[in-house]
This record gives sequence, structure tokens and C-alpha cells, in this order.
Amino acid sequence: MRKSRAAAAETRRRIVEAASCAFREKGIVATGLAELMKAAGLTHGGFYKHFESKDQLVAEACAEAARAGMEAMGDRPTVGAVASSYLSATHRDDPASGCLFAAIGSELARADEATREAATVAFKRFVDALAGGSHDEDARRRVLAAVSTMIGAVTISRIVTDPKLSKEILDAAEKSLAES
Amino acid sequence: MRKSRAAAAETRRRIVEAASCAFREKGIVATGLAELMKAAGLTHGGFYKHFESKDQLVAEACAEAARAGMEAMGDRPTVGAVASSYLSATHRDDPASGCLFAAIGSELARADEATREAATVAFKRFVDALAGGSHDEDARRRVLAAVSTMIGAVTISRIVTDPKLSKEILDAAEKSLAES
DNA sequence: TGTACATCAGTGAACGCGCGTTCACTGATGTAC
DNA sequence: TGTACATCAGTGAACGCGCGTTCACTGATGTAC
Repeated sequence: MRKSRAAAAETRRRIVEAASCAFREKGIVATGLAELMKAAGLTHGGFYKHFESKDQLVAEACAEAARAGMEAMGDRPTVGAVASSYLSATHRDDPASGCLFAAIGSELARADEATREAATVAFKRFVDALAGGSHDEDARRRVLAAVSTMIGAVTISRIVTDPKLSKEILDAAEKSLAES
Repeated sequence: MRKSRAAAAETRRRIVEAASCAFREKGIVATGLAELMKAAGLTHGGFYKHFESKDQLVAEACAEAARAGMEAMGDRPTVGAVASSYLSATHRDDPASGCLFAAIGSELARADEATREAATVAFKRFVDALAGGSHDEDARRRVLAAVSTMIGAVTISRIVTDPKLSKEILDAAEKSLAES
């Protein structure tokens, strides 16, 4: 049942993509490899033909999620434009294809070095893109604060059981970013 | 080996306290009941004499963590004072006794109804305390944004592998809150 | 107040289950001549 | 270009392990008289 090199590469890509969604949807620890391989259309036994461990996949899946996030932001993102879609109910209600940090932020803090490193690189890129290449210290500081606000707001808006409060949090964050 | 009612109540309290720390330290899913009971100085078999399920303990432990957090804030907290200790390296480096939302925010979003409800009540109290009982809509909005910024900043500061960047995030958030 | 009995907090072994990981096997793909 | 053989992607069963939960048991505590 050997597959061609191209087919194998495609399979690997599919596993990473499925993982990047599943981890954001259900959390890293709560997502099993068997479940994940099934989502990619495979049986679990083949996993180790592509990865050395679950941890390795976690790191790659996070990098992939971050890459997709950057792609969605476009070429010359502004804080206002990003905030508007980031702080939407659509984003809040679809963690699987949304921001990595809002989806599994607290789990990332406990992830292994390689994963945290991947997340760090992604975060730096995110901030740099929003700072628009500016080296102004104050502009960079504002971007860091804005990104914190966005990630925090979406995280809490997903916890809260009261839909009105949930929307209020997102709106308050957006308004605050618009003012600053 | 039956214990007196008072001793049993004290045991229960100890379990909840150990859980509230362990969950914040290691995450909810990653913390096992046996490990938890051991931390409370018991064997795991007795767990169900006190709780119906792990989920019930999770809800109570979150309520307890929130209660302790409110207590630490004192009577008349201001955004500035809270931000200063919340956005410190001390808080960042000690999730076990720190803010529930920063420690397990993304896991709370996937927790069961009772836990999310407990978290919601806690969050509302947190916001009300910071708003100082003000019913001004704009003041409340600013508090919601400030809380989002704080939670987001500590979450990311714990992920990032670069210590300089980690501190930069906390400082940027604090400065941003001081300006607003 | 003292005695007999029911209660139940805590122990430690055991339950089934799903986890991450390993392995023997299959057969199409890739390579060497 | 054709043939023989090595490679290896993917399958499915199995591994040991720790999980949440259950249970028979112990013996101090609480209750009833």
C-alpha cells in the first residue's frame, strides 16, 4: 500500500491541517491521535510514518495555524481592520479556524519548548505586521497592547455563558482599540 | 476510619483548594484526580465521598480561585492598582495562585455549563468591583477592555519563549491602561 | 450518662476505556541494472 | 525499456499506562434509647 512521494507529502499536509483545526477546536490535550488521523481519513497506525511524536505534530500544527492566520490578515493589515474581524461574533463562534492564541492560549503556555518557540515566532510576525514595519517604540507598544486586548477579549467572550455580556466584551474591546 | 463532620468539611475544603491551584498550574484536562487527592494528603478512592464527578470539582475549584482572586484585590480596587500587580512578572510566573482566566482561559471556554456559569459570575463580580459600582456605560466599557488587555497580556507573556518580549508585553499593557 | 447500633469518611484494589506508541504485515512505488 | 528487488506509506492489532469511576471493607463518629 505504499503511496507515491507526492501522495505521502499530501497526506502529511492533511494531518497537520486537521490537527491545526482539531487542537483549536477541542484543545491539545483533549485531542487524541486516533481521532485526528480519522479526521484526516487515515487509521492511527500510520501516524509515526510522518511524525516522531504528538509533540512534534503540535508544534507543526501551531505553526500552520499561525501561517493561515497571517495569510487571512492580508498584506498591509491595520489594527482597526484586524480588530473588526478579530472581535466579531463570527470569529468567537469558530475557534477551529480562528486565532491560535485565543483558542489555546493557556495550553500553549504549558506546551513544550518547540511549540512555544513556534508560537513565539508567529506572535512576533503578527506584531511586526501590525506595526507596519515601524521601528517607533511607542507604536510597537501600542500594537502589543492592542493584540493583548484582542486575544483577551475573544478568550473571555468564549467562556461567558451570557450572550449579551459576551457581545459587550467584544464591542468594548473594539471601541477601546478604535479610540487609542 | 470515619472522620467527624468538621474534619470531613475541612478535607473537602482542602481538596477544592488543592484543585484550584493544580488546575491553574497544569490545566484542567491534564490534572488527574489521583494526583490531586495525593496533593490534598488523601488516596484517590475517597474522592466520590465528597464530589459527584470531576466536573463538579472543576466548577467548585474555579469558584474558589475566583473568590481568592477577588479577596486579593481588596475592597476598593482601581484599574491602575490591579493592573500593576496583575501585569507583574510575579503574577506571570505563578499561575497556580494567580488569575483563573489567564491560567486556564482557553480551557474554560470548553468546560461544562456549571463551570462556565461559575466563571461568568466571577467575571461579572470582577468587572463590577473595578467599575466601582458605577453605572456609567462608558466606564463599564473601559473596564471590560482593560480586563481583556490584562488577561490577554498575561496569557501571551506566559507563552512566549523570549523573556525580553514577555516583559515587553506586560509593560506595554500596563502603560496602555495607565494612558486610557 | 452509658450502651448498642447505624452511618459514613477514607483506604486500596479493581473496573473499562482511551491514550500515545510499537509492530508485523501488505503491496504499490521507487531504484538499480 | 523491462525486470528484479528494496523501500516504505498505510493498516490494524497489540503494548503498557493512567484516566475517571466503582466497590468491599474498616473503624471512628453520630444517634437512639
